[in-house]
Amino acid sequence: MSRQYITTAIDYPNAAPHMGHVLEKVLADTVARWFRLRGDEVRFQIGTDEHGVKIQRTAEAEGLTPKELVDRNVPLYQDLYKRLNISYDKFIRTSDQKEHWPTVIELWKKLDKAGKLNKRNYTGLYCSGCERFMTKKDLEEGKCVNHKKEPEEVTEENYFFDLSADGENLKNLLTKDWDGEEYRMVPQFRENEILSLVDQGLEDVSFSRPKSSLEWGIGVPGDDDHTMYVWCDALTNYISGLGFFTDKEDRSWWDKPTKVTHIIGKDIARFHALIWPAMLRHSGVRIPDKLLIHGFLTSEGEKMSKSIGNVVIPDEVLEKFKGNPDPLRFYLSHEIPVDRDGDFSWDRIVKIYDSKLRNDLGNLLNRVLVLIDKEGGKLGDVGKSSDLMCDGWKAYEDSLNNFQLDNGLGLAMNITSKCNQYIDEKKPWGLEGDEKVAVLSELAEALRHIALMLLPFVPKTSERMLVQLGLKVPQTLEGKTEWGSEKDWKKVGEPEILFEPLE
RNA sequence: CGCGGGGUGGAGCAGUCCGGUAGCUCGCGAGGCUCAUAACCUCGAGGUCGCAGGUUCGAAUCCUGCCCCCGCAACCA
Repeated sequence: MSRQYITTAIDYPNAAPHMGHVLEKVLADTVARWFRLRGDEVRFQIGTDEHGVKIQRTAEAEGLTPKELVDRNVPLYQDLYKRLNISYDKFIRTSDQKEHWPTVIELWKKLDKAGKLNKRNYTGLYCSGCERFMTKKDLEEGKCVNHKKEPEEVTEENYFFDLSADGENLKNLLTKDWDGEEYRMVPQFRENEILSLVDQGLEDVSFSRPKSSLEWGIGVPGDDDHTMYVWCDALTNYISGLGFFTDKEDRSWWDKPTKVTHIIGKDIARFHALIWPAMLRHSGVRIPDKLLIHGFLTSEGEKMSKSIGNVVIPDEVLEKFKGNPDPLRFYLSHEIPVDRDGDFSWDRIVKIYDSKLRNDLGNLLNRVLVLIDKEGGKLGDVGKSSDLMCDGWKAYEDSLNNFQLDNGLGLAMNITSKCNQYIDEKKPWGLEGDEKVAVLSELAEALRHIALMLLPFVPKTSERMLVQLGLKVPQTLEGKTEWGSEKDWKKVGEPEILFEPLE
């Protein structure tokens, strides 16, 4: 038994949540549920990153204050995640002045005290139309894409975090260790990406903005003219949720032997791999253990974008399946390997729903239960083992422990397929007495294992399967994974359609 | 020469590390079954494994060169 602290990136609520947000939460939730099932103690935190110019600007455009905007949008996220059955323990909001701010301010002070924050001038290309600095991406032939005019060179004062000094240390941290601390990335190929960045030379990172250009955020302690920029504010959510540096501090979910895993998208891997550990190191907090980095979702084969008009709204998907989150959860887990980009396609999710969930799984459960029902719902001895288990629990556990979730789910579905073959081969409907009961009991037992294996992925479906089978939903898998481990299991419950046909 | 990922039957993917008859799912065609949600099972058609060289008895798999697609390139999950 070990302790696990799992976090996702915090979402930026300047608009309604989209499928990318969902992908990450479902992934993290599946991992969290798996850890709990295997017997770990788990704390699972998600949240929202609510400051910054973009929120400030969106609010202005909608005639709201930034606070009104986030207070309106954040519940959309919380509500969606509830409906997706995301089993988070804590939702942290960076606008929360009681929970989040004190930790951030203390962290800033610690970094300052360590001599890591220095005020200096920053010069960049500023577009007066956009009222912000431009990046290369915002420019086309040297002109702002939105305003078609050349930005001007503007100099402003920023606090900078001294990241450039830690190139070697960070490289060691990611490959070997930094003063005994290790930090690993899954998948490993991301490591090469980050290391090559380090090799290109790290620059110091801007940690603040003048209040005149960014007001919506946390003020720099002791300097009324500056507002903290995203790094010190947002990344810190992982420890502010634990009350770090306050009288509510709970380090038992951070310090060893607890294992800390950040689950994030590939776009922010560099910040989590470089800035965050450096910040922690220089404020005397231990560095996390693992970064689990997922890919992005395209929609119908193309990058999601408002101009193409292929942005998928999670609510529409939930609605398609009458509010049941499991078809979507199943799709994301089954079709998209954790470390790679994936595609969301309406056509495909419908096919997966019909063939895998409804036909293979739902129909199997139903035909087995109906046959048992006709025999009075009684179960017999299931023997010591069965060929129905395919690769068995070991392969499943290995897959999940290595975050190969699609693989683990595939193993459960293999058993389903095997059962369908078996029932056709044995034709229990043509058998009598003990022989009939034996075949059906074996199938029921296999279905029990399938339901358990599906628990991290599609918890509601698993629970319904277990109830129909006449079993309780277990908290952990301890003592449940042996063939025939339910000694007192003599009778099944009522058969019920697991997945209705779509209209 | 910025960095990374990928190119395998109509579609989506596995196999590539540790060379040895090319596999899975969906779709398609034929047959079977009738317990079940018009579901299930079996068989079949369909691929010169991006291109070109090389190593080898043998290459999707190793080496070299090239082409194409996608993402990232400091604040878009």
